[in-house]
Amino acid sequence: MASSILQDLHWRGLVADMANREELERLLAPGAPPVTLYVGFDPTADSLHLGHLIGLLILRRFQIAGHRPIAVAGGATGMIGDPSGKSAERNLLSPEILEANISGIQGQLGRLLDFESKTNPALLLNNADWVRPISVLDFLRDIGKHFSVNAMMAKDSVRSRMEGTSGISFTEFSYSLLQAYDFLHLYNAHGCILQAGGADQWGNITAGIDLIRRKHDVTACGLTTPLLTKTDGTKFGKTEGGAVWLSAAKTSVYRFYQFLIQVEDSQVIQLLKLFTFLPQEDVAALEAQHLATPERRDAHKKLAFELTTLVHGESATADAIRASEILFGGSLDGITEAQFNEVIAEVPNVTLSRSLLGQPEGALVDVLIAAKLSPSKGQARKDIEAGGVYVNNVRATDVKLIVGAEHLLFGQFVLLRKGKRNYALVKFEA
RNA sequence: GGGCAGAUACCCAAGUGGCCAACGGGGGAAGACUGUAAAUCUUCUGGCUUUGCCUUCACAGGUUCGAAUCCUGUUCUGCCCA
Repeated sequence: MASSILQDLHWRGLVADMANREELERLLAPGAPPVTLYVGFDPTADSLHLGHLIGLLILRRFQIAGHRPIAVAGGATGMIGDPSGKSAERNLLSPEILEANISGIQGQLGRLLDFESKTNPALLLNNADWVRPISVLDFLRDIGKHFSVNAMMAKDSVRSRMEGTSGISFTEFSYSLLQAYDFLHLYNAHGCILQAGGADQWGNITAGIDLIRRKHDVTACGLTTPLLTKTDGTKFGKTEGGAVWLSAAKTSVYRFYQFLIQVEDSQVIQLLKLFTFLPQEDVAALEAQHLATPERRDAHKKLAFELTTLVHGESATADAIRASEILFGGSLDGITEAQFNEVIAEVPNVTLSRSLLGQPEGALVDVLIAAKLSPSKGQARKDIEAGGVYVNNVRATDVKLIVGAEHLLFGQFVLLRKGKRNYALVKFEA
């Protein structure tokens, strides 16, 4: 066991803030007994994304260090909506959507934790299980009584909404009580003494700590991780298409891998620390390599490999790497059909009718739109005129080009590229 | 309830009767340079059957040969008074 998991978390840049720091350091000191901790995940979508992964990996790091992690899916809190970091009241999700979301993220939560461990198996819980049964009266008497509205209004998430014009509903105002109740319940039922989460969760976490102190005179602890941003201050983990999801159905393995490969140099070392389990020496070695020969992109490749493997497994990662090597390796000349087949499943693809070939409807501009590389014909023309469009990795210069049989690879495929790295595969079927 | 100001493209923001698909900035896209990086430079950024045509300047009408620009009404936003 590492001398201190806290040291490791600090080194990785994973500690934004700690609540009851001395107590936490005592609990996690070398030789101390294992602690139970939890991280909550609200089911706002049917998949987690890169941002959630930090919290999930925190659980895993603790488990590896011998502690007992609990992942909580927010079946109850998801019904309410967390106002933290939100500037306006949110629409409530319907129960059906919520249920679908829960089952989606539960699968993902389960994959990264070890539930079979003899000593410290992980738990996967749904807070609806203990929030649903409690009556409004019991909740108000047993939980609500311990909260001062004055204190709640002082919290950033509430205050910013009160000062703004959008206001805040009682529903969202109550959110932190529910999350506090989660912590209390987990303390009672499982001896959970630590809650971790993103920096935006600070207020909710301390609410739970306060509740546990009032109820049991026990000092529980909190740990928050920094919110990830790119160097320009915008949110990390977003692409033109939206978030980078952990679900392969929403973000293909190839895209996931590519997103990490394309990360800016200035961030790659930080990301290795945050998202991988590589020990300090390995990261230091990669950093040295990266500084010496950045063009080799060793750090990027390692980051993408480690993280893609973690989320999608070895074989899917190998496929994504092969596809990347083929697509970014230069000319398609001499490529074998077997190699090409590696690419097919990885790249966004679209199927069109073979009858379009050589016809006016088979114009390159139309095919670009069908492949979703260009949003309109006008834009498609501009893309071609600017020299940004490639057919089978050969620059297309003729705006009036019509895709015909002579462009087909292996009898039915056309590989389109816009710009440096946006690929799409078009399959022409009878 | 009364008064005043405003509503322009993804965002901010010019434009106050024809030269307006609409200055400028941001963001985004493409190109050059590189390393699938950053910075920098260039071009583009309503749609189309593209020497032209069509639809846009909150919404609905009106004046005019001609309106984002003038008039009337409506909706919304901000500020001030009650």
